[in-house]
Amino acid sequence: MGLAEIRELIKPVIKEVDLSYLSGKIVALDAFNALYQFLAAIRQPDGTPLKDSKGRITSHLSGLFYRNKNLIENGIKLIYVFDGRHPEFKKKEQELREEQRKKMEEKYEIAKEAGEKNLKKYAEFTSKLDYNMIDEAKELLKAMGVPYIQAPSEGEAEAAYLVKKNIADFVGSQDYDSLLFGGTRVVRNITISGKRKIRGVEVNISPEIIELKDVLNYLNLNQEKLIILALVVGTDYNPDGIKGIGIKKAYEIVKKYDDPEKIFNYINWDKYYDISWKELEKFFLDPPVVDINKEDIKFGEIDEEKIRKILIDNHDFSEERVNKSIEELKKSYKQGSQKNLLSFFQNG
DNA sequence: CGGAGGTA
DNA sequence: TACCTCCGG
Repeated sequence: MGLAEIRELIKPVIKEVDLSYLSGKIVALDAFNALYQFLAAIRQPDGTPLKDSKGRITSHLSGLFYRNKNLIENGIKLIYVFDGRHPEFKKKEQELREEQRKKMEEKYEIAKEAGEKNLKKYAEFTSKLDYNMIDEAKELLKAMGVPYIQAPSEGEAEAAYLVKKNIADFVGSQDYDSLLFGGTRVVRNITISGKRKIRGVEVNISPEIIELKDVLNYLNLNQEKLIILALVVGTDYNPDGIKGIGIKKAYEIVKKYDDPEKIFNYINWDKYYDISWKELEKFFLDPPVVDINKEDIKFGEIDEEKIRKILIDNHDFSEERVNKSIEELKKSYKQGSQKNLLSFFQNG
């Protein structure tokens, strides 16, 4: 079900690295992807997210602040990319997600009534990102000196564009979608702790790098064929894929026919979807993006008063802890600029 | 998720 | 140093 299945197929070209591999690199992070992760994960065992004294959720701010600080300390430069308006044909997927979220909300309530202790596993799928959270995340990023870009459409597409244009080195996301948008390098699992819960059990996880050219070489496909492969198993724009066809079968089909028309005839695309496959293919090959100049992206312009205002004054974060992190962040920026200066003299 | 503080 | 558990807001 969906593009996540592709992992099985491309396992041999997934490179596990440690965080230091990314030192000095620029990572374009899918902001919604990250914020949802924080909302899902930063919860108490009973499922409650972190909240300030007014009852407003703060998990996403905590996650952003401490993870950014750490990644920056590791010499990684971050650009966050926020989703813009989703294409009309994403509606189905969005409705599906909302439906699943509501279903999990019910399950959560039922488990709560039944007196179950570990409610986190239900609660994490009830996360909802609202406009206020998005605005405050942007504000915090700005205050931290972490640049962000507002994409006109899909964030994954914009992030892929940044990597294609050599403004960033990697797309940072848990999803594989940016490969379809032509993102040349993707990093998944970009975290500090190296631990994540998978189906309830905690396992060690390190960042993994996927290069688009390795994927295409290994599968012996071109970009168009990769997109077609994705359309057969299901993307955000046709979430169900084609009934009865998984990634293995899809790969066989895509390899067997040279002519895309034949593939889509064979799988009876028109029987399942109103939208033409050509329109979706075009969206992946040439998505709406906003043009960015490398010089316009500034790293490390920190506003520590603003950070304190957002986290301590507005949201009751611990003054001591925030101040400590601000000092560490400033130190990282200073070291970073010294490094840059040094390499400037060495290279210049 | 990541930090802090504890234990072996 | 590795690992565990609880807390943060």
